[in-house]
Amino acid sequence: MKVEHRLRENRDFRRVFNRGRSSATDKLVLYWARNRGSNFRVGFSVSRKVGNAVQRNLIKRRLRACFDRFLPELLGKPADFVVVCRKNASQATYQQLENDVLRLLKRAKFMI
RNA sequence: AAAGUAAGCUGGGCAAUCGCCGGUGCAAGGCCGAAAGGUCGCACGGGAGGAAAGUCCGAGCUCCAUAGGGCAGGGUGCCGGAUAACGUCCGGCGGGAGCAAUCCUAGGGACAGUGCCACAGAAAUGAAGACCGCCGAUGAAGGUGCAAACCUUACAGGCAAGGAUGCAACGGUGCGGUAAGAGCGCACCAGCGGCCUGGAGACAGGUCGGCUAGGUAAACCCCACCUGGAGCAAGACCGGAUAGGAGUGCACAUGUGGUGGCCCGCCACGCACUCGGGUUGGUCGCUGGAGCAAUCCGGCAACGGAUUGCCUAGAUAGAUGAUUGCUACUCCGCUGUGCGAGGCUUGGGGUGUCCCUAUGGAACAACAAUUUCAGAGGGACACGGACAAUCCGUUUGCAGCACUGGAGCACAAAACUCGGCUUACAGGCUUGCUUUCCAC
RNA sequence: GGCCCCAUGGUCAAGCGGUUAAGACACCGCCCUUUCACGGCGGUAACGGGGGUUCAAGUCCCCCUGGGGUCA
Repeated sequence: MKVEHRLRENRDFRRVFNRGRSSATDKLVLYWARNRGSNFRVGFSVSRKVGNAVQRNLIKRRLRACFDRFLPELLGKPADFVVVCRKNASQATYQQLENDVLRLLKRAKFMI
């Protein structure tokens, strides 16, 4: 995932949490908000309650791989996303995570 | 072979496609940015661990003075060595556990001082003290006696052996000794001190001596040694912005800060509060090092030395993921086959009981009959194990092969870098030693 | 990533190394009241885990576990 698609600053995260809208499944929560740029950005938040460092890193890598797959359809849409993981996300396979991300993006009307 | 014990190694493998993060070479222009700087192309090659973890110690490195003096505080604590250093490691000593291999051991000082030792107990450290108890030699009172002496009382007094308390009671056991006792004397044992021998030393062995000294220092403490503080969010550089403001208070070195325990010393300088304003960009530090591997040499070992070869992550919301094939290991299910085991049936054989047949012996004086015993043959019923054949079934349990399908595959991820310690860990492999058994 | 702190009933919390580990709120039972509340009496319930020092550990030492704080 390229640098311009990453959400990096703490104030950006806070802005998405405060101003944005949200939707959730049992494993993931998606927050989104419009931004002033010309492209989308994504940030991931996995707390220590989800698991140890190995499990948290694995989840983040898999979520990044999900967004890589949906990259062509998201390209050019000016929005910031934050994906928050819930506890049972540590047991999920890649396919389950991808299904959840797709459902959430459809619900947020960013994908058809 | 089994049981045990110690140490070491490994931590699935081979590939394909799409992505992520560094590096090297070529190319030299575009894009982003105010700038510093970043990014984009092609090719090649690289990309988590033994604990990367916990952050418990030690070092390098950086800043504070080149890290200085004193006090306080903290740490370590048998001896010798290794090391850059250590609370680590190696070798030994003492003590403890084990048949043994081996393992454990914060293991200096309790005559420098202070504190504490609850409850119980007479008494918990001062050579003090006596509840039950022992004694009545000596003294006293009484009695018997001519006297010597003996008896009684347990009053004066003597004792600490035995009982009782407790984690612990002022050396232990035995003999002598005594009125009863006591290191009072002796022997052995434990402990203490001196001397001798061995050893580098901790210490060990021997000998002599006086006869005896509670525990606790992971209580304060004493002694010896070590220790300045902070930490890569350290710190350095580049670029930008704002500001060199306003008000109030203190002050001219006796002040404030650096300096984060205090004092001295050193360095720098007006300082504190309120109001107002601004920044939270980039690069370096950042990976060639007390580095790794092999061989040889020195050393019991930790480790050291020499030669040759090798380069092996460097992110910053934080780089390893997705899809797929083959394969190793473990488990589960299904199908088929064989073996073993189970069940049914049949066959021959066995044992027991009953009946029949003939024979022989015994009981009655004899014969017959009867009763009883023995083995033989035949029949019926029952029994359980083994053998052979056939069939059934794979429900339960065991072993192996092939095929197909599924699941699992530990603990856990660098964040400046090393040396250790501690903790977590599926499975697999190797080696040494000890004890017991078996075979030769 | 570095550096610190804490852990005692359901909750908030005391506790020099020495009895049966205070206390408050909550909970349960009884009394009081026509009833509820208030009040009174009684009761249940705890030292995060594992080693070590000590005669004796909630307390002292070491190692884990789980919470919390802080930095530019």
